[in-house]
Amino acid sequence: MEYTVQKLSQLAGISTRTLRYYDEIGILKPARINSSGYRIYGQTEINQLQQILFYRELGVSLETIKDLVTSPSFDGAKALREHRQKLLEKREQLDVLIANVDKTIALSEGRITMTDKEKFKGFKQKLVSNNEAQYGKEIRENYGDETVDRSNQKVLGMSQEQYEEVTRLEAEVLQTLQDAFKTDDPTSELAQKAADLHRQWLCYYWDSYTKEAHAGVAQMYVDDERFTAYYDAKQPGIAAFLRDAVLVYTGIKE
Amino acid sequence: MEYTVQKLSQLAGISTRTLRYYDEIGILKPARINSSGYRIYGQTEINQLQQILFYRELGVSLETIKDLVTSPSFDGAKALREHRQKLLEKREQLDVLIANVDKTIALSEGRITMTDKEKFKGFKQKLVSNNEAQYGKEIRENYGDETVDRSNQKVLGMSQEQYEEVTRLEAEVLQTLQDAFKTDDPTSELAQKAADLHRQWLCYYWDSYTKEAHAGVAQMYVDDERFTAYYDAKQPGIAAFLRDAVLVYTGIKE
DNA sequence: ATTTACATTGACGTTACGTCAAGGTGTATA
DNA sequence: TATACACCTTGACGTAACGTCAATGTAAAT
Repeated sequence: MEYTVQKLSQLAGISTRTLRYYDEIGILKPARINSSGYRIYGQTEINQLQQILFYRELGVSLETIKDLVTSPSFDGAKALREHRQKLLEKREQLDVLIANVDKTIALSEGRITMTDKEKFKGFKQKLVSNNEAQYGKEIRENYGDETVDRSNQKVLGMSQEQYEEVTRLEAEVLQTLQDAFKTDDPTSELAQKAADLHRQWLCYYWDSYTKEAHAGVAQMYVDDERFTAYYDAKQPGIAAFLRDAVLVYTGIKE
Repeated sequence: MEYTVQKLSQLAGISTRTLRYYDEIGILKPARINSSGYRIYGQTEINQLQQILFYRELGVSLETIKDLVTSPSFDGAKALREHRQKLLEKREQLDVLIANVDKTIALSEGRITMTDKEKFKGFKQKLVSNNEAQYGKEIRENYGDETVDRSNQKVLGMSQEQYEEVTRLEAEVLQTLQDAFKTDDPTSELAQKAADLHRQWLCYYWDSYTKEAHAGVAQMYVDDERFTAYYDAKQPGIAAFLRDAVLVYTGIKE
């Protein structure tokens, strides 16, 4: 079966403009152009559009979608399975939101009280999944699917107190690291304290701690510019300093 | 508890720019401006922001949200209950999408086949909920909540064949109406056939048919410019002609 | 006393399209 | 055979909901 723009747009429930735009940015090219210059779409394009709309539904940017679907290593079946997983996560997030609405209704009826933080529960989770959509692919490629999944899962499952604790811990790691950096010595007491705090912090995201993994993450902070940017924001060199401190802490050195 | 822009932005998981923008468009004004010109938010604003983010989550435009939350007749508790309902609907839509992904995976493994139409199932439903967000409020006000809810419910619950049938029927109504219009006589056989087709079409959306309700809807087509625009698109006067034909058909005339 | 962190108001940039305008194409009907 | 009329094309400008500077003022910490 072949489709012109309008036919396809009606089938997929999108506008013809959207199809022209997707052609323009090279995310979905028609199978061929007929003698009158009309765009003609075939079976392959139908399937690709389906993939695109799936990702769009998740809030992934078209640029990222383009990278995904036009990548030579793109595995459609694998993408679908990952996609399914994300839809399930989104549904869980929705459940949290619904629970939140229920709670808010109860609140408005004067039956319970809610902290300000609780009021935004469910939105918080959205940050996690956005992060996933943005960086998920690369991180997954480098560090394995299960690690990322389990990490996200733990964050989503955190209680409010746990979430507050991990946030506090994160600030303490940064502060201690800041102070330790002045000693300019990764083996210093302060630097080792920072490494230990960092281990504690990690354990909020990981099921099992190993020295090797800890050292690996510290190395990642230096290798991955996004993490480097995060740690070096206050003081350039902090990421590398943390890595060195962790290498001493774990006793791993090459 | 009082919050500055950054404090509130961190609490809610949004940017400070977003808060400035919401102030700018008058959707969320700070409780007060302190002596240095800083925006200070209080409890009322927290709750209002929560409402705003709830609606934003549903894909409602900020303009519509503004109308909703700044309306003098705005009933927060009622809004929350409606909101809860829509979240439930969204979750059902997600379930359809997930089922669709499952089917697509099975397809890619060669276990089943899928029609092109099926491939976009789940996206279709999105149109329904968008419509809801756009027109839902007004229509609900004029024609009652239950009617709208049940109508949407029926559409969402339709099988593919039913959906195709109702689409075909809709086209037939329009065509017959077109032809009947030329007779310029609402009592003509063609006009009455159009009214009958229209009744059949309606029954796809309604649980129970009554002549009064049918006549009411026909009148609405003339009163509500959006429906008038839809029917009169091909031929001005069609909406009024349909109303007259239905009035004859139902035997209701004042 | 001076960084540092946070606040302000412009003002221009961006994404993912919507919405004309001006014109070519294909088919049904007068 | 003409002529609607629906459908296609490529510009090109408009829009929503912010992101991202720049220039400047203020509060807190060192």
